[in-house]
Amino acid sequence: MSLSQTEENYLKAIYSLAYANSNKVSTTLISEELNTKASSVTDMIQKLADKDLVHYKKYQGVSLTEIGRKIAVEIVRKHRLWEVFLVNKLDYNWDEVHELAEQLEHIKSETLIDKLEAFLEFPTHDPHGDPIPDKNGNIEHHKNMMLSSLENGESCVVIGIKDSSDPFLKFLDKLQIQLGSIIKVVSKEPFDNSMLVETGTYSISISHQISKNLFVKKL
Amino acid sequence: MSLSQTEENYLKAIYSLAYANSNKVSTTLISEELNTKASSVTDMIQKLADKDLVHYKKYQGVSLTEIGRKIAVEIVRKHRLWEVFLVNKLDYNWDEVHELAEQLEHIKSETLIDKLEAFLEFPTHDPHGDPIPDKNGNIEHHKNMMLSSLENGESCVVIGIKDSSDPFLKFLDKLQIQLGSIIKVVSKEPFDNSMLVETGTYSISISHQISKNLFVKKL
DNA sequence: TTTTATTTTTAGACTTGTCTAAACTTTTTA
DNA sequence: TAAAAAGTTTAGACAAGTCTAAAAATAAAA
Repeated sequence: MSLSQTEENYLKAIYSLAYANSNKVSTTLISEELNTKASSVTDMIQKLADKDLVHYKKYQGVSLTEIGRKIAVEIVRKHRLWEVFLVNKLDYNWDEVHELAEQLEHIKSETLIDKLEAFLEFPTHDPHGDPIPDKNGNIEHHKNMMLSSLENGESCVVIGIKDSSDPFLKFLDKLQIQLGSIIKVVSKEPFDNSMLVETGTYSISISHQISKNLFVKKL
Repeated sequence: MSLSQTEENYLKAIYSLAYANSNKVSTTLISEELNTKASSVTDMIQKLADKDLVHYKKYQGVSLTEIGRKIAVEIVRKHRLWEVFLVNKLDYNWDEVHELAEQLEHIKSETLIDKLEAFLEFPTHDPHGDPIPDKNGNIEHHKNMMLSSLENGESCVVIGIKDSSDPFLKFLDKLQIQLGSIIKVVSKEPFDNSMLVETGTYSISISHQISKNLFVKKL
């Protein structure tokens, strides 16, 4: 079965929304994710349901079928491997690759992505720390620990970014925070949930907005 | 100006047909190249003419404008650089890359192709020996010497393939002929224009069909 | 529980790129 | 150079994906 780019984008959107919102996804949510109107989403959902890619009952929201999920994960896999290529081989910065990967993920080929994976030496995570699904559609999910949940005195390594938007990534660059950075919590401010942390030689104050978007592993 | 994939494919088709047929290209020729109907071509040509990408007068055929040519060459550049990537980095064979490059050439980005070119260390030719245009749209054309034009006793290096179709490339593989292969003409057969040649340690007979599709440089 | 507000779906329309069939040009040939 | 053939364009239609506006269903509030 060959899908259009649009269909693939819908599946991907449903996949990521379902993951963030416990499975059932509403028409409006999808329309916001894809910058379309709810009516367009309804049309497409019915098409995807006809192809058995989503479960759908009028007014009850959608969820992916097993096939739908598999295709969605495959697209995520392609997206993340291309991001690795762009950053590791073509020397792009981590905040520049999303748009390009959105295009590259739709390239159709039986063999390309596996060859690319081998060429990149089987990376496990993309440049933002997101795990890369294997070719069978298995994906190891983030343990849900954010920097914001640490206590005074604890140290951690940054292993992922939750909000991979351009401005956030650029801001992290300014703070010299990247994957692998080691952060020690000096003190937490109860008033606004900001925290004082040490990274390398710097001492900086980090807002809650930031700390709750950094996946970390305790040391 | 942002063009659709379809529009880009029309420009590319007109470019390569114009090159092979001295500039003016007919509707039917384009329709054959793109596997569409002549009427569809007429529609699209009118659209491209509105955008000043082609010169067009009813019933008189089309040719590219300067802008149109520039865009077409840019697509050729992308196509060939991606082919180099696929063969040199991802380990594809030269007969497997055309289709994939047809998709990759339409990826939109200001920077991608230049970064790719640098990563590939500024190749001058694609895996079939076709020259890669530079970023300003300059392209060095093949000197038109084919193997078939050599005389008895002359030697040459294979520098390009005129017909880069799958079966032809596979056949060359079987004959162990590749770019850089050295070929010596032993004798030409006037009856069917076939020639007896030596390549490496082999002596083989080559049909006119083959010898007229191999670009060579005399030694 | 009835009314109001919100969300979702349907109906009809538009755009892009395609097609077939018919009309029109140009070219070929007799 | 007139008739036939070949090539090109127009007209009208269709599929995909989108939109607006209106109708229908669900959820929230009184």
